[in-house]
Amino acid sequence: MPELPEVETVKRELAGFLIGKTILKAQTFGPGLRKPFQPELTENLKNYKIKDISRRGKYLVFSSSNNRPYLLAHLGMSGKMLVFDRSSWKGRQKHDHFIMKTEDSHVVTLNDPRRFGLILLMNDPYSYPGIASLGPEPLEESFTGKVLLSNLSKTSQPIKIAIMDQRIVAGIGNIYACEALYMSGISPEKPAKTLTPSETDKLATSIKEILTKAIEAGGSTLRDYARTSGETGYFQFNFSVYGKEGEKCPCCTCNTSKTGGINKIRQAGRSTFFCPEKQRNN
DNA sequence: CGGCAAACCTGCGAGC
DNA sequence: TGCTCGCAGGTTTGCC
Repeated sequence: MPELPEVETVKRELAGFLIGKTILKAQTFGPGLRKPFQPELTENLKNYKIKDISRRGKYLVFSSSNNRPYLLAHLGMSGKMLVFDRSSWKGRQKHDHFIMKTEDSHVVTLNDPRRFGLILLMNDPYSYPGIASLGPEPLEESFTGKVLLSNLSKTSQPIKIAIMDQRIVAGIGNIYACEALYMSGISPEKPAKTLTPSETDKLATSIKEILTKAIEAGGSTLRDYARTSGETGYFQFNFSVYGKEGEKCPCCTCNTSKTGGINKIRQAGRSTFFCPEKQRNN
């Protein structure tokens, strides 16, 4: 599920509830997520005072102001973090693997049916391999077409696969890779190292624009993703190509009868949606 | 090292 | 109605 815009949305909402607050109690249920829960996790979160919550790629990093380790979290494919008032909380639900209760009577739950998520205490979270190897943050000013061009020059993989590689640029998953390439008019199958400077300029701009607009819409909900209130995101209504196989290209000038409209292909085991007429610069 | 497939899990919708 | 199959926002591992 969650790509950068969804994780950013969750981060902002959690920050509003949790920064400056103390966790009174944390509990885990079951064996863990993609890694087993650490035996010391719940003990270390007792009276953990949250100083800040930041995001790097699709990871959330919680820091403490009372000398505790950092708490690293990832939502995997199906993870949700929900915040309840204690008075309206209905107790642990199916697939709630982790629950925290705060001094001001909020309950924070991590619900993740597929258990691809991650909760990990670390003294140095930025040494976690998945974070240490991350490429640039696409919404920072330093992320430019030039940087993207340089990072793409090393790989002969198709551009769609390359921009989903977290080492090349952080935070982009299947949805926003498809949408950014559509917006740029670049074929998903074009080898990454063959993009021209003007194409990487366009692609970097498209990535920034699509991610920014998705954050403004609270992210995209297909099935599992939710905001901390349980409300869905809304950006799925703005998709141009994702999940739209056979539909007309939204640019309105492409000849659907010639190309079949939006096509769906398989790349590295993932579905790619694109308009072969608009995105045909192979 | 690069590239690719499979594995990790559960749920859901499609098709029979 | 009920079964099987394929597929789903991600990351990691292991094999050529």
